[in-house]
Amino acid sequence: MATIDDVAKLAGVSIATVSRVFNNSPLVSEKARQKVLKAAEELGYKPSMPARSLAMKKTNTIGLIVPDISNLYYAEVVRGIEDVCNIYKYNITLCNADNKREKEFQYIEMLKNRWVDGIIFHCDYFSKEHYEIFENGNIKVVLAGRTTKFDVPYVGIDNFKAAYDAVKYLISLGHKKIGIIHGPLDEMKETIDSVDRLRGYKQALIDNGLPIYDKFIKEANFKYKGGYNAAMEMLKGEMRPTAIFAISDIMAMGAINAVFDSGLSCPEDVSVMGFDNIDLAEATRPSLTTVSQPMYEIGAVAARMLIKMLNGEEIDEYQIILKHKIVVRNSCISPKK
Amino acid sequence: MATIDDVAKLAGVSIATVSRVFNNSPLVSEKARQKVLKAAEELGYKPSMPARSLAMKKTNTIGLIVPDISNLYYAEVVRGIEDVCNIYKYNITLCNADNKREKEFQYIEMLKNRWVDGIIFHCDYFSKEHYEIFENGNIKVVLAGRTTKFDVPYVGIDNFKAAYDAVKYLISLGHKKIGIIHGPLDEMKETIDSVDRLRGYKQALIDNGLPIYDKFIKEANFKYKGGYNAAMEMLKGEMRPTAIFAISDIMAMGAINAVFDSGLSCPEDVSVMGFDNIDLAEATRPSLTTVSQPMYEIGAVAARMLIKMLNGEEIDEYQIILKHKIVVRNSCISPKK
DNA sequence: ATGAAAGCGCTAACAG
DNA sequence: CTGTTAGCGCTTTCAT
Repeated sequence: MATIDDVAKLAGVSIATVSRVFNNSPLVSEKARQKVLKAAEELGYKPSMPARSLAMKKTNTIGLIVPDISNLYYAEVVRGIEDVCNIYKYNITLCNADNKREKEFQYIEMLKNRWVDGIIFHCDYFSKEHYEIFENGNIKVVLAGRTTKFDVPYVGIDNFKAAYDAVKYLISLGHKKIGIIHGPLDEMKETIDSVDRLRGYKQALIDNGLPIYDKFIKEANFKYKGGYNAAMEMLKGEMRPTAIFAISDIMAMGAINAVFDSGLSCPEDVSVMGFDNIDLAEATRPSLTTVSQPMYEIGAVAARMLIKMLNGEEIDEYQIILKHKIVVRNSCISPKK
Repeated sequence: MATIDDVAKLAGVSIATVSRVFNNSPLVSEKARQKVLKAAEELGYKPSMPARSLAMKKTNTIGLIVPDISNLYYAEVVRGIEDVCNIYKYNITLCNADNKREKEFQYIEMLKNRWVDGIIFHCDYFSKEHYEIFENGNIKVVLAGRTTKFDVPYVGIDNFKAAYDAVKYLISLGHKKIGIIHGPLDEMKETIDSVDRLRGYKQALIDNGLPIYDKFIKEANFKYKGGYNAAMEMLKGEMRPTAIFAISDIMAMGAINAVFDSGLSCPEDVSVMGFDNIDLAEATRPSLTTVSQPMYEIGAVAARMLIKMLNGEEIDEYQIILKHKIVVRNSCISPKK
């Protein structure tokens, strides 16, 4: 590969001039610029990023830590991130940490050693330990798809309110016995999706004078099978819900099939509501009424915010809550009298 | 951030010794090693990758170009890649090129300037132009999920045979009127998924003395809606297939719903077969009989191969065809008499 | 076993 | 406007 020296020699100028040309410095005569460009063209020269990074202490790279890229939700968020990074000429280093603390910390450390300019971080729960690592490491970070009480930039949604709205909608339809299938709760810490959504669910019931039944609250693992099994159990016996709110579309798909396999029909006997609004939500039968979460936008906004931070630009809002909305399709109707 | 100089000074040794310690050179006394380690610990020192990359002309980074990470298929492949890269301490730079040639070339150029050690490349069709760019740029590359006639390492599946086997299975069930929903054909170039699978479909019909009807061959865009529409058209009128082979599970899901919306039932009136075997294939009703493609493994094997190449290890097979298999579920049965 | 010193390819004062 | 030069943080001969 040709280096800056080769170009300088061929163009008959100093390496400083070559550097200037490639950094769009105005301090170069048009003549010199042309000579340099021609020589570079001839040699197929392009500046070496590693060398440039070392000299400028800036890599133009953003580290991306997600639990699992093969999860539809994160894949969509990452797509949003990548698109805006591409616009601003940033690159992405992708890391799958599986929500394991140890892996997360390891990756953060590694990204730091690689001098990434900043990190966009995803996890199920942002702990004090996380906070301290970023703080002490002096690492620029923005949390995506998650809120936190710590003083860290983030962009997410209001999970409490989203669940509250979902349940309120179900109640407005006339449902009084509403079940929920949530995910792992991890000691009920706030800002965990499952915990906040469960709280929203309960509050909506309370605010509408409805009782909370333990039997209608089931935990699953965010997978199809988990949603299926949880719904099956909920549907067993006399006392059963007329509506089930699963806090992910995938689990909701499991719930719909569980309704059918219980000899009931959806939505006639049991309404099912999802969360996320993945592409396939309209492909289920019945198509899924769900809480829409702006996944692509979460990624895009997070990336834009981080890049602004890196450029030292003014930022009006470091903690952004994006709007969710209820997408009404066919899986939820009023209960039979 | 502490540098190698800081450590050397604090440990009372030269930077060469510090370097040796961090590169596990045996040429260091135990005493010196301890001093260095202690000093490094104290300063929180870790070698800077950009500096190291520049000195060694090796970045320990692999470039990854995919059409679209938010596509379930690629997300799964990438997960496989990431997992093995992680084991071998390689990092991944992710690029979404949307199958656009211009974007692909741009990313390849950029990855080259970043001195990535190698590239794992995904695209719908590997052209001569691609070949030449990698060849002339002297870039180590392995194609994932795709075969090619060019002399480039790859790991993929035999799409012709996979489709052939799928249709053969349908025929063995007794079907004689079999439709196919394929993707874009792009001038019928070989090694494009759609083209090869369509060829496999036709050959299977021919080999079994079955006629090929144009009406039973529809193109769609690999999306749910596309599969739905294509199937709807195919099902219109008197002459309709008793089985539909969609070359992606997502399109197959569309086809299943189209069957229902045509007033028919699946699989009783029309069997539907998919391709890929994504997680959700078991969540459809009826659950989807499909051709399973080892997505995670394609990624993992490609990554392992590239890393071997980077290490200069001997490789027995540069062009690997992984096995597909028919996964029988409930969407395909024998046709009614 | 250890250190001095010359790069790796580029940027950024500084001087002219 | 241009060139010289001193780094950026690390690896790697080459002596010792």
